[in-house]
Amino acid sequence: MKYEKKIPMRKDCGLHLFKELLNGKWKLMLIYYISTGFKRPGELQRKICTADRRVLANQLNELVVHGFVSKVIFDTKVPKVEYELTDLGKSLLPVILNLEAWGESNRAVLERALTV
Amino acid sequence: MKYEKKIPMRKDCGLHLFKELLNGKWKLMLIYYISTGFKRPGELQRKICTADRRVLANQLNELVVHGFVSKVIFDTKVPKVEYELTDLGKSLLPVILNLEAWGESNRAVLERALTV
DNA sequence: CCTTATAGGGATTAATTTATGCGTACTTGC
DNA sequence: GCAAGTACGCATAAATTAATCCCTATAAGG
Repeated sequence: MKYEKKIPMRKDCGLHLFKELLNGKWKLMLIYYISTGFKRPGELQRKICTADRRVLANQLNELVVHGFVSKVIFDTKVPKVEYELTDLGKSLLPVILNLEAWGESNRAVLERALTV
Repeated sequence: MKYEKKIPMRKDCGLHLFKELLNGKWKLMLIYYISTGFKRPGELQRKICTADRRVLANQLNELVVHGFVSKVIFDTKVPKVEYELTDLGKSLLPVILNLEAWGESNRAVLERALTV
């Protein structure tokens, strides 16, 4: 059962489009890791081990529904699933790397800010 | 009274540093508008008129506390306040413009994604 | 047979963030 | 005096997001 929003979404600028779709706690990280070759749910979960399995699964599902990631289900005896980035997902990589670079290059001051 | 987090903050990568500090609904927009010359609380509120005054004030206060914005209080008869970007706030502008550009250049597909 | 691994999910609670109700205080202009 | 403008803030409710509880099912390895 999908959660129905009560307050309308904001689509008035690119910042809000980004936020409405990619605000999830692990979404950008998932896209990044998928881009670096971690494609299977189990792999991703081990990579992001502080996140609960179901939270990651929910975020991955949303990424699929919104068209950032596609899900490939293999018809093998033992269940096997792989995620891969769509073109839309790939278009996000430069943005993610930019965000990551900003954060890392300001790490010292940002960590101090977090303690205030 | 500041809200005390019960779940520890994630500082493990630049993406999380960014998110912990700038996840607020209007924060990036406020930084952007301040950079374009809208410096006073009233101006900003009229510019972002769908947001409640108190919500904007809270987000501005956090931006000040975290060092993205500084607040100048003029000692005039009629209250007058101006915000301006710190160096840290300015360092964020390219990132914001990058996000905004990504969102706008993918607007069509993103708006469709929001309806799913 | 039992453990570990694969992958999944509905229902509920907890945590966090945003919105709102109801105030303060001062000044200018009519 | 009163309305409108400047700016601010506590306390609470509502909305949203994340975390957790308790499950299913199959296969391989020992």
